[in-house]
Amino acid sequence: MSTRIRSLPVIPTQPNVERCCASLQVSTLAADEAEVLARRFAALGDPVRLRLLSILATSGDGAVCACDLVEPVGKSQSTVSHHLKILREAGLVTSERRGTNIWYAAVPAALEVLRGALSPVE
Amino acid sequence: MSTRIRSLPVIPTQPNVERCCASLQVSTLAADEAEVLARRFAALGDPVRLRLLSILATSGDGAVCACDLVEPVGKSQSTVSHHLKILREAGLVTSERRGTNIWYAAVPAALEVLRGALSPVE
DNA sequence: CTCCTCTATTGACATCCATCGATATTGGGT
DNA sequence: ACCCAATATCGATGGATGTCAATAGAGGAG
Repeated sequence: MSTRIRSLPVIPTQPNVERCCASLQVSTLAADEAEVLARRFAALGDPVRLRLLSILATSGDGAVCACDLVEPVGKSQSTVSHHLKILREAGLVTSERRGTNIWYAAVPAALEVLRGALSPVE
Repeated sequence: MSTRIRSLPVIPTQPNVERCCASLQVSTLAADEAEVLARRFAALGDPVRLRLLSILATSGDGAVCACDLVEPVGKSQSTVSHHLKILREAGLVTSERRGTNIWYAAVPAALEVLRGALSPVE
């Protein structure tokens, strides 16, 4: 919650997202490709992170203040910060500082890459 | 490897797969939905399991003998069995006994459910 | 009935991970 | 300069997880 100033709900700059691997269902995954993909899927393998990502992805403004992410998931501030870090390192989320606050946004292209890995074609 | 008898490469019966959750990007995930989804994504969060799944999904015959899954991933037989169990419990894989051997197959509908959870629409 | 093969399970171990409280850091306001 | 709010980081801890060797169980072959 907090008394954040919903100043400009601008979407943080979206990073470039590289595809990394072909689809699981098209060609057999090499060991190093599997390593990269697994790391990304593992980032989705926690209910708290999934909820955080869902909140970000469904935010109409495209970005949400970190201060508004703690209460909805019911975990401590440090725990939420930890999960946001993992999501960020997996490339699923971007952050941008605005004054005291830090705004987070989902990276749709990263989700698209994971969808591609599960796709039956291409 | 082993001296398996490639008898009938029939695809094991595919189980019913329920969708469980709406897309991440459409409505905010409830805690219990996130729990279910996270368990499935976590099953993809290991490189050995991704490779096993990939081998199964790209198998022309639709099913692969467990005996042929050990060598390709370079882990012990018990470790491979462990990972196959996790994939099976996550509903991503089915198994069927044929004599001494057990044949595994991917469950495309389960991957489709996960794709749906990452989808920007619906 | 008795081997032998294939698969699953058990037990042990080391590592990773989620979580929290406490502390550091950063930036704004007065 | 000082204080306060917002985030990140640190340290500790309990629990989950990946891995293996060893063992158990299930089925065919003889």
